[in-house]
Amino acid sequence: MQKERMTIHDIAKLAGVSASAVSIVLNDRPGVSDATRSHIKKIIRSNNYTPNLNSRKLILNKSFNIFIVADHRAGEGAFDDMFYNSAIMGALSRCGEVGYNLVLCDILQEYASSTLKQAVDQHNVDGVIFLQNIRAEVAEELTRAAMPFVVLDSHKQKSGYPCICCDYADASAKAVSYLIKTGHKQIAFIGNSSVHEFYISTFNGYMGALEKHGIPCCPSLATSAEVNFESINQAIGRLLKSEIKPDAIFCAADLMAIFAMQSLAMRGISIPEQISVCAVDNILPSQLSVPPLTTVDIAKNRMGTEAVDMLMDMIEGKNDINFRRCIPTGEVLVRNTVINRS
Amino acid sequence: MQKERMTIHDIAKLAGVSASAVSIVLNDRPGVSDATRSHIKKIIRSNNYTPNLNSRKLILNKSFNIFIVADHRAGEGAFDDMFYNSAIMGALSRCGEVGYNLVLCDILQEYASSTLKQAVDQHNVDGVIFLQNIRAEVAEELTRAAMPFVVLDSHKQKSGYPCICCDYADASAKAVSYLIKTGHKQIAFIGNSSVHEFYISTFNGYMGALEKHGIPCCPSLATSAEVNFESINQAIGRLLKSEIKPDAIFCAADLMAIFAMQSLAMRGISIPEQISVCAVDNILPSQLSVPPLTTVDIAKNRMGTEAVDMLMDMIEGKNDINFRRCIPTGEVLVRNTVINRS
DNA sequence: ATGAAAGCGCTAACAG
DNA sequence: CTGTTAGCGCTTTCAT
Repeated sequence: MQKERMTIHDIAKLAGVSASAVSIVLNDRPGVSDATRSHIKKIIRSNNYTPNLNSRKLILNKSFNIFIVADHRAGEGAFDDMFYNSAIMGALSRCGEVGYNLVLCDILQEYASSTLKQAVDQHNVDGVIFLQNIRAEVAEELTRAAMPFVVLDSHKQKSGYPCICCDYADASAKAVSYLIKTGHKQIAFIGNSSVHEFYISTFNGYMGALEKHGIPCCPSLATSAEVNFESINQAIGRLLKSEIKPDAIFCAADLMAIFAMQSLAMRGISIPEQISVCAVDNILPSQLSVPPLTTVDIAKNRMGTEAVDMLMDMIEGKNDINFRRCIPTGEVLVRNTVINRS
Repeated sequence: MQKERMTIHDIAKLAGVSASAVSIVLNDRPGVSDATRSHIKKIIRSNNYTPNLNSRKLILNKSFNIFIVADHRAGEGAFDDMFYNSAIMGALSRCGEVGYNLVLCDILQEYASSTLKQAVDQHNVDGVIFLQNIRAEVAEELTRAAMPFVVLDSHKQKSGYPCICCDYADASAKAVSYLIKTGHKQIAFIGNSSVHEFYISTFNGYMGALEKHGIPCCPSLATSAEVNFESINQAIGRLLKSEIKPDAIFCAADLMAIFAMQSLAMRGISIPEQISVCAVDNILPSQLSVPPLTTVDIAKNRMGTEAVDMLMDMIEGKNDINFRRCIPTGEVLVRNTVINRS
């Protein structure tokens, strides 16, 4: 096989040309005749030579690393959530296509002592993707260091940071419209109280759909909770005490719906016979629930690819970059938590 | 703040010493007097200088990258499974401690056209962690390239590859013993038919526990399935047609148990009143099922840290490396799918 | 104990 | 169109 690692000079010698010629060919740049180009290519292949990326890194002052970070100081533990799993897979496949590594990064402590800061200082990262949120302090530091970044699944309507977002108001409206179409009249809403902007969008989608279909809305049917069983169990308790009994519950996220279903099951309420449940996200656990959850699909994978694309535009210094890209919402995935009451 | 990037020479000049002295200090090696050392350190700090990792990469011929790979040709899509999520988090935190990047890598096609091979060729990886399995072909290629690797959660008893493993026979025995202790007499077993070695270990654990407690075993109560709803639904069908009715089902993995619970629910069988369910893994969805699943904990996080540790030993060329490290199994996490029948 | 000098393998002016 | 030259920022002999 391969003996010692070959260098660009070895190839140059074998091809009877200079190293620069080889470099030009390697990078597919103009500057050599077609004849020499194909000759050099032949030599490269027959020796299956691959340039050492480390030297390119040094001279180009690039790392070819994209960091994907879950900032635990800025929200939930995003890596724990199947939602971002899909987004990461999307980013991963696009990174492979453009020749970058996708490097995982958790921020658990202060930014100052994070591996992200270290990577920035050491030129060990060319761009970073934040899951869901970025703290202003971190954004400032990165801006100062001229480090491109993008927030994936940003809920801030106008943070001004480059972001990939999704119209959760629209997705919510789709879910609620579906509940209306299937004959539900008293549709409850459980929003996420810990992410304000997200609460607002989903609530607006919910209200919008009700209004559009002329369904009267009842304030006691809208509530909010954090994304954990206890909080959602309490929310269900409040809803069930309402004068108007809900015949359906719309949850702003799959995980919330799953906790809601646990709560309903404990109370002996059958889904969907007594209460229908519908949500937004389509994360893996929603296929594993009993019964499987009807939900609105979100193109999480696409968010990942789009984030990498935006980063590439920034790294390559393109102009006219669209710094806020919205991914269209998906359709209702009809499973078994919604019954037709009409 | 920082003007232009400083180099080791700038620091040397400021400190009135040579670049080599600074290098020695940066790497904490002997060769300078304590006086100059602390003086240089002071200069470094006050300018908050950080060496450029790219130049170290070049001269040391290292990438400081650890790849963590899910080979879709060698098994299931490991990144989809919450099991490996936890292992990855463990690997991530240890990587941070030792100054390596953790780089995600999917193998969807042939190894020859994978980003892993590319990384190996380009000196863009120093060690690789395989999730669950490695194909012999890939192991050969890596060995030839002198690239350290370790298989995390290897099920092969004696593959000879460096690996982190877990005693699933022991974990299974714990689960089954717990079912016995809670008064179950007809305990069914659903093993994973697609990973032979895993099937064997869990089956042995199951049988061992039955024998140890003098419970007669009934062949018609042991079956196997693939990890998807259809296959497990069929397995449940077979079990329910058995002459001896099971009062509990032990599943070799949480995800299998979750599908089993879906199947049982569809058949109107209540858990745990009619049939108890117990499994092994403790992945996130097991907390989200109705009712929450009783299962044996596996220290997935620890598997990740241990994998990185082993890789570091290999990279640093230690001798007397233990190439097969078993992580002790955890305890039964008592949740709500097992009822006391005694 | 310290510094000078020679690269690591590549790219990018600049000449010819 | 092609080759020569000079580095990128660090580590590492080898003199002093």
